[in-house]
Amino acid sequence: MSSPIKFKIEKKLGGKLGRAGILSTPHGTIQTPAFVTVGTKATVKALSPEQVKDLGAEIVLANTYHLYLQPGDEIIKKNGGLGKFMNWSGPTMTDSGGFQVFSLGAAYGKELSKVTTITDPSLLLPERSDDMDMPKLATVGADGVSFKSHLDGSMHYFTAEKSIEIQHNIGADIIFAFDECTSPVESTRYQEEALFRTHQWAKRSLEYHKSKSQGVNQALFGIVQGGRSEELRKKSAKFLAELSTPDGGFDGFGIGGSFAKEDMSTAVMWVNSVLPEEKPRHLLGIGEPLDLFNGVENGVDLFDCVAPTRMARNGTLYTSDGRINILNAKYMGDISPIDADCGCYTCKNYTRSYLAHLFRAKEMFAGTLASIHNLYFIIHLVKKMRQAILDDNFTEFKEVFLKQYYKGG
RNA sequence: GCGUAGGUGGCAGAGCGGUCAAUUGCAAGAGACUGUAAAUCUCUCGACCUUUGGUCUACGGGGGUUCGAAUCCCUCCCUACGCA
Repeated sequence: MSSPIKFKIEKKLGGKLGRAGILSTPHGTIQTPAFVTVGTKATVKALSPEQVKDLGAEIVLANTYHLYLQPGDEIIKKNGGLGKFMNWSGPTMTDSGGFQVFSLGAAYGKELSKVTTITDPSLLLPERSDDMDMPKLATVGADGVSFKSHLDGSMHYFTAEKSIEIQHNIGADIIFAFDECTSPVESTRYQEEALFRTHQWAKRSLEYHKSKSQGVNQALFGIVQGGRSEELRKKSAKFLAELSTPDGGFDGFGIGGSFAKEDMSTAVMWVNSVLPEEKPRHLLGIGEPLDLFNGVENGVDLFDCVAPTRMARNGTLYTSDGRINILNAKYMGDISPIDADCGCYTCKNYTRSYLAHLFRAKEMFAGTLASIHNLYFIIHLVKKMRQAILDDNFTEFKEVFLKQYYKGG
């Protein structure tokens, strides 16, 4: 059975794992490397699909867990699938709910996030404390994960099959295997246990997916885990790469986990040196400029991240000279655009002063204009990386950009 | 003019003899945010001093009672409402 997607590598980055390619899906093509816009609940917050398209987005990612809870995957199926439901005609993908195992479980109520700065080795050594008394909304079991809905407290149980079934109903072009996203502060023993589970769930996700004829128009990506261990990361990549059914294996791969900053180079490189070159790789949940450069350089084709839109709604905007907080007093009378080098709708038509006013006045349009800018900035940054690979000047581009972006600190 | 209720930090508004430099909200200043529990969250917010700490000036003005007053008394000024 042939894959619903096709991936063609156009050019490789000399001496590195990076590459530029074209990914074809049932709803259009994506020029990679590419940044995937996050629209968790079947909407890119604060933006219309037209705005999302106009700012350069090629593909949107929604979330299985959120859409299952609200409005329910059957409703989306009844609407003709995710794309039709949200009026986005381009490619789509859904995350499996695996990240919610982390964000509503181990990370719930803690200072843990997707990229952590915890570097104290003592925090990495101890066995995982079985903190049953810590409140959380997700509990991992051998067979699946119990979720307590953050919306109404009701209990829900996700298994690999359940996640895939929901994702079939949602109907995105690319779907992900159910996985357990672990924190880098977990012990090696826990990482091994979690990886074993993730691999079992990957196998079951793939088998269930292939068993449903409905799934043929959807590509399934397996998700590599393994924490910060080179051994586990490579083992995971190998396992998933070799995993197959009579109808084939995974169509591509996600690289998951909660990372430390340096893992963007090391862990990603380990994984991508093992994964089959001819299949696309998606680095899940990563999207800060430095991380994007390191990901692309080490062979990542797709990224998704809430940072551009969340930061935007909170008043933090990307510029070539680094991030600015538009709420700072100094921008109230600043009549320059957010970024003089930016070609987005917001920068072409509005001043920092206006944005500062909208944010202070808590006007809804603030989130819209800021989201347009941040998404444009990040999406086009990755587009520029792609072009730089094609033009054989990636390394120079990276150096020049980062030097200016981080020169302040 | 009489009566009543009030005058507290940028604003609103608690406190009603010591634990008050003063609850809380807003505003303001700054920070965080990486497969979205997020248009959210955290910190600061009288002045000065190097600190867990200390010193000073503060609850309309002035005076008093008291060991001690934003809190009680007197007086003046001002505000709102009611009656003339």
